[in-house]
Amino acid sequence: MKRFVEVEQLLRAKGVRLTDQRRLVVRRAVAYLHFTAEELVRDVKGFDPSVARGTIYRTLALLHQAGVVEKHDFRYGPPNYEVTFAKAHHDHLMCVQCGEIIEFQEPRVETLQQAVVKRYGYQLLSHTHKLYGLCRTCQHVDRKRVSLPPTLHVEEVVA
Amino acid sequence: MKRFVEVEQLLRAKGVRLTDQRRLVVRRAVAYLHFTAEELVRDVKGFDPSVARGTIYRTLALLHQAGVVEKHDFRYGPPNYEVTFAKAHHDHLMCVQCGEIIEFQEPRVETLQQAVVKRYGYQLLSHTHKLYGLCRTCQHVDRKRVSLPPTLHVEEVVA
DNA sequence: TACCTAATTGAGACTCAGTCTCAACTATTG
DNA sequence: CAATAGTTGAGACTGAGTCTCAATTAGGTA
Repeated sequence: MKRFVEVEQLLRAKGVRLTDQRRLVVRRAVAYLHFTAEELVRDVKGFDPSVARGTIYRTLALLHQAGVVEKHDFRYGPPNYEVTFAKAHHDHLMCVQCGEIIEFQEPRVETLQQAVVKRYGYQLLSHTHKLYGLCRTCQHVDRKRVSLPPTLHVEEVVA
Repeated sequence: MKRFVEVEQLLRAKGVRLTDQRRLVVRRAVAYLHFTAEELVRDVKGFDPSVARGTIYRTLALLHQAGVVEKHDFRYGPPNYEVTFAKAHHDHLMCVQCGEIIEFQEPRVETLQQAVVKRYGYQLLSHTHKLYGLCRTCQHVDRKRVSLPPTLHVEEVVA
């Protein structure tokens, strides 16, 4: 079955009223792996310019609340949405030069996270774990030519 | 020696020209552990309202580039700056209810990160690792009363 | 099937955080 | 002390997202 049908069923089960606009937004969103809100706006408006920005943002929020998409901050540019519906948990590795995003799983990190929160008496609800680096290809290009965002080289730089 | 004197020396060593405005911004910034840009703007303007917003943002960027402050996205509200000058590397654990931030060190996570990037042929440059949960106190209050940002319960929720 | 009503929509004003421009000013160099 | 390159203040501007509200519509009900 098409993914968007399943998502629409999920939304309906949550009591969300489906409209033509929402159906279009859902179908366009699940066509992506990662997208920004404004990319989705442009994409949807390409199919039907009469759908309002507000409607697209509202529908995106519904998808978010329903757990269909997750919101990520990859530090470069606006937040990035990922369609995680029926997908296993994973973290991300991003090439800061070409923007490639790799999804990886490392359960041992999760074990250590539990150890950390236990140490402080916390109950863990969620986490953000993102690695930034250079992919094999980009390690061999002249980095001097590239203007990286100024953020990169100072935030949590690995020794 | 006062921290801000050291920071000013560092900036000067980088060829940054020091002005009265910059000195004020630096002194106010290093008085904090964590702060947002707009908090810093209000704080600085409390001492000298004639300092322009633009100047404060520009000086903050200088501090960022010089590695004196790091920029964090804690998902709730605008980015948060942390004065990391002469501080050991650490990650963060945040209580989503009361906002408490704990800095923790877990070198074994870093080891695993190296293993992950090696797996994909990447060269690791930096990372973001933040844990979100409930502190001991907040685990025992009625959570129904609290309106958490809608983001929380869907992003990378731990199973 | 038509009706009812609460939910949703489109349009655009609005907000917030941050950036940019540029003439006026000022710290450093020679 | 003059030259000049860097810095400043003021405010316009931007991007991304939110809000308002009258008009419209989905989906339950008669």
